[in-house]
Amino acid sequence: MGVLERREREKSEVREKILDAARELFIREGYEGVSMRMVANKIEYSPTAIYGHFADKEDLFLQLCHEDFLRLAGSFNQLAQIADPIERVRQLGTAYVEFGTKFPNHYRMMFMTPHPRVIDTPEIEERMGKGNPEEDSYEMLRQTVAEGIQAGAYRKDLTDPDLVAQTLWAGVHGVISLEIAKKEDNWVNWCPIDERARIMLDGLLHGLLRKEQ
Amino acid sequence: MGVLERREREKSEVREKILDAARELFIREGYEGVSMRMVANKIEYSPTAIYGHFADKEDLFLQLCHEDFLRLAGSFNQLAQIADPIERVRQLGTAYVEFGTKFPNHYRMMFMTPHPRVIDTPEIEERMGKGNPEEDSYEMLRQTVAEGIQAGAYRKDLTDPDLVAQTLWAGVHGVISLEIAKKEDNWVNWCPIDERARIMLDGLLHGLLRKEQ
DNA sequence: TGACATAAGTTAACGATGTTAAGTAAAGTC
DNA sequence: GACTTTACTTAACATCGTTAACTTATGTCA
Repeated sequence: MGVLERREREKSEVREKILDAARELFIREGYEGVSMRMVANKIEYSPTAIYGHFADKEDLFLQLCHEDFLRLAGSFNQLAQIADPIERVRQLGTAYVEFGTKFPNHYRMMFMTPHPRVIDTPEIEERMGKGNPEEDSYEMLRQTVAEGIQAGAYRKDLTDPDLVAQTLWAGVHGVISLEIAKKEDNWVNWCPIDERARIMLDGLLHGLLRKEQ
Repeated sequence: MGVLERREREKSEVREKILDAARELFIREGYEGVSMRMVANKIEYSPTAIYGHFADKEDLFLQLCHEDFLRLAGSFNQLAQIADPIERVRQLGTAYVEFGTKFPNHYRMMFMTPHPRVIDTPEIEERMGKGNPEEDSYEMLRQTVAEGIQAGAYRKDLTDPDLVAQTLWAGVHGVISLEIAKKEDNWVNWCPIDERARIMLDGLLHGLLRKEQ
């Protein structure tokens, strides 16, 4: 009986429609600028139809964020093959900046908005597949830093991979989030974002690696 | 005729009441968690009374932000006397971090939320007094960096004070904003914020200053 | 074939939001 | 004592996220 499968396929088609419409709106208008009615209108369904597929507005948005985290984790995974842990950390940083400048509205919700909600309910985990891509991405950064420490590349007082990873993360995050939140403040003579990102990564690594490097 | 003056005083007393109530609520609940009705309830006025003092909710919040920018600018000014531009930039950084950790909800609105609104209307400028404290604070950082460059303290390829200032700003901003947005994510083994801030400042300065220092 | 069940979608409504229009009542002015 | 001003209130509007109650199409099974 392929009936159930067909129905499931039909349902997930609507689900995909909702996600597509919501993605475009959220990217264009940001979280607060989008209403459930707007999403519904765009796909020519009633607003309540969405609630058959998503628990609420935040859930809908978090699903989109999850897709983006997957995308980010994907571009991270492409860099896993780089042997040199310093070069790898540098590439991770630039990939991160690229992602943030490409999807500023999603970056805003992923990294600039506190999410009190716990996302790791069993049902969500089942639908999303095992493992949290956001967690995986951090773990990859941490691991790369740990390798660098092990190789003696970092300053000898820097022994905690978490501390170094969090500092590097904060560095690139600071560049992106400041750009997103303050790019309209014209009283700052903003330098090009790539230049700022480059100086941040170069400067931080210069400061955290051993002098001899 | 001291009548006008008394009336103005009375009016500004109510204004102050609104600001006090709103400040407490915003700090506790964040921007979206506070409604105009809640503020009004707290001071036992009708919700519409607020609109006699503030254009709208965002205006009310921006006034509070302005007070906080003044406070930040104030603590910056206390550091103006430090002669060494490197030590001064270091102190500016720690003062900034202190501010962010002390008033996270205000920091969130001041530095983590895009404000499309132009705040520099003539009327606001008149009420607020000349000069934008946020602008002044950045200018002070920039000036301090410029002095350091002039003194030959920074790497010789770093000649643009804006670029260096924005990178330093992004560094400490990254630490604070990541803390605010992600401190609940327990899958990251967060190091203490002061340690992260210290490593960021030390690391960045090490990386941006001349090797000989 | 026809009663029943399921499930995806609808309409209508609830309570809360930011905000505004219209009215009120007290105070000051002439 | 009539008129204006002003700080405030009540009532309302449009919109929001969300839910309850319904319809209606589809599939199941006697």
